[in-house]
Amino acid sequence: METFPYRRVEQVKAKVTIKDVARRAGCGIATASRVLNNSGPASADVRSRVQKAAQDLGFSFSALGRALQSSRSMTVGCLVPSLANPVFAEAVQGLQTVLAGTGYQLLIASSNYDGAADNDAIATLIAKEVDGLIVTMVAPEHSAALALARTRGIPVALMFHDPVAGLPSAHVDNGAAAREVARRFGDLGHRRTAFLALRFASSDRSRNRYAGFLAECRLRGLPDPVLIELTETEANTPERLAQTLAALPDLTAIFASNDFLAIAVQKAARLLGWRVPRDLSVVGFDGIEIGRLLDVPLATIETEPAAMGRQAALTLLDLLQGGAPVQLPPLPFTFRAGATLAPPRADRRDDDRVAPRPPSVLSLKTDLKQG
Amino acid sequence: METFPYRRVEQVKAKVTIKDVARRAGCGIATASRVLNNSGPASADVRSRVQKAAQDLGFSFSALGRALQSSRSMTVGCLVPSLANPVFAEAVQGLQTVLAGTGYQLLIASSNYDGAADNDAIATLIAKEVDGLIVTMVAPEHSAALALARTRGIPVALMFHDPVAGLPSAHVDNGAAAREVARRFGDLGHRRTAFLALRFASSDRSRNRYAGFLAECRLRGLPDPVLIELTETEANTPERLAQTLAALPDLTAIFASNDFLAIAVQKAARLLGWRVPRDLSVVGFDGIEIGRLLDVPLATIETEPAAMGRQAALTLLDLLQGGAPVQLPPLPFTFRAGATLAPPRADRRDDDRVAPRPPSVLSLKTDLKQG
DNA sequence: TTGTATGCGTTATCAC
DNA sequence: GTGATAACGCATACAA
Repeated sequence: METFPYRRVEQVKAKVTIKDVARRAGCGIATASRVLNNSGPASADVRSRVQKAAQDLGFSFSALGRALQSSRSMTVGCLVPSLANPVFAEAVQGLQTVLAGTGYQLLIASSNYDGAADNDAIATLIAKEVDGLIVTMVAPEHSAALALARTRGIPVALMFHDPVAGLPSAHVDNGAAAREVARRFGDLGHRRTAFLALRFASSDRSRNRYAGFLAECRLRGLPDPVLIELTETEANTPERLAQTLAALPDLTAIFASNDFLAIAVQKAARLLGWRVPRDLSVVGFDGIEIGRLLDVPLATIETEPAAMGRQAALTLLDLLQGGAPVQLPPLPFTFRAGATLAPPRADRRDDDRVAPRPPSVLSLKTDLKQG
Repeated sequence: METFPYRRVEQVKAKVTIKDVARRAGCGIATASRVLNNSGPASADVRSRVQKAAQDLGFSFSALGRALQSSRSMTVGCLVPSLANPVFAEAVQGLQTVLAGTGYQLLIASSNYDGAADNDAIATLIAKEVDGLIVTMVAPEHSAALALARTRGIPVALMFHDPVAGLPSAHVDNGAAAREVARRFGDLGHRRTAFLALRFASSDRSRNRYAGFLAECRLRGLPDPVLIELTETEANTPERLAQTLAALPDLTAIFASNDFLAIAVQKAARLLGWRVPRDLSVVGFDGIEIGRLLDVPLATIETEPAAMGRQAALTLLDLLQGGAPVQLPPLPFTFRAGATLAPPRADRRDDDRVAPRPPSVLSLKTDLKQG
């Protein structure tokens, strides 16, 4: 632990305000302001004096003072569950790209998928006087903080959520995408399927996907898909996930609520000695780039989180300019074919009688704690 | 494109300030302030009146007014190259977790790896009167904006950079990590190696890795590793990458400057009909989680970006409390073994005479444009 | 214990 | 053309 040699940096002047500029230029504050903002008349003479003074002093406006007087902070608040999830991170990056040119800055908060935390976060953002809000949260339809934003007249755009409570949302049609997966499964002859979810309770996206998946399965007269809710630990521990899968030996296809889960499923399947897609088909959701690069490229629903961010930003920008709230159509998704999806093995295709799988490798191990 | 039914939300009052509270409570502003902040005496009577008034009005402080008067914005500016890179996204998430409890909010900017953009971004953050700065940028040692921050007395912590110009940095020792990779290669008998870099010019991390890799190779009397600088396109197009690799047929091991590149190399190798690690060993950098889940788990240098963020946040917090700048030791990295690393094939191990590889699959195709 | 007045950095209004 | 001055929302020194 090394301490830097203590040397005070010469601070020309901690803060140089427009007042300093005016004094140095020998003019009034108002004049300086007019010159620096090109917002009013000024003689060529004083104009150049002010500019020189500003230059010399290294003046730059305080966004704070400006915000206070204009009651526009030029700041947009953004709440996402977590930036550790690349889907949200990319969306935020999408926001940035749009907002970059506009003078708006992003004030970011994350809730870690916690419904209480995200209300607090929004309240804090509002206190910071953000001009607008872009939000992905646990329960936008019941959020007191979001209601407060509305009361305060702060424009709000959602991301990822299906539109709710009159709030425009940049999203994909999760239900439709899930139905598409169900159709693919059905067309290939899969009957025993499951939906694998993480944080089902706190993600309406996940719930909407399941709903769509379930609806289409029923429409086709297939058995209801099993809903598997994973804990964080299970999702991150292939051995645990393998145990969970082993308990459901008659599944022939799994729809994972995101690509990471889908890849984890493949790992777990390997641990069990199952082969993908021969013994188990897997389809993911999101379409992360890495899925294409895998040995067995992942079949998935491809979405574009960055586009979601861009659309949300554009929507909010329009709101900020006084536009009426407009719900754009959902962003497109596409089914990305991949080698993880194939028809079930012939001996397992029959309706209700399924041939037993060979005993799983895992079940022979004893060193794995049950739990 | 559907427009919501136009309904004006009843805006109780766009802004409710402490003045409103005071009026409603029938007391002076100062008293209201004292009550609401617990910052001074107040009779039980007026105290309860103020609290009720605040409640009724739905009052909350304006962080803006506060910031202006206290000249502390309780905001930390953060600049990273891009949130689309999960390494930076996780680091920012790490910042969040630490900052969450402290009352500081994160104002985020990203530069898209552009040296001019990141100076602008810092200037903007400074204009927003951030209390501190956490930065990963192209050239911190030459940044005018960073110098301005110093002039203004704004504390700065770096992330990912090796410490520079007296600025503390949360980082790993990139050079040491790279030397470790060189040692592993050397120990296994690899002689013909390459370093694969993306955005070499704008990433000192990448350059430091190469420097360490090169140094250790020389120390061991091995030939200098080939430096392969990829364009964005090459990195994202396995076919293009394959072409690049095909031009270097005597390589037996590649050190990729991040895990995504490493995985892309594997894909490219497959396209060429090469097998990893039999025909080519690959080691990555960063240690992204997904690397473990692959069919052929990726050998890599494991780092913890979130820890980087947490350390940077703690360092800055200390600075904000008036502490002297302290450079903590670099964060640890570990070499993660993986099936992508093995000794070179016996017939290719000989010093300078390398057996030719079988003709690459790719070179037989004609539909790939050269470039 | 309480309230008035001042200033934080800006911009806008209004006299000059 | 120019320059005081009054907000903006808040905290605080100071007077009461």
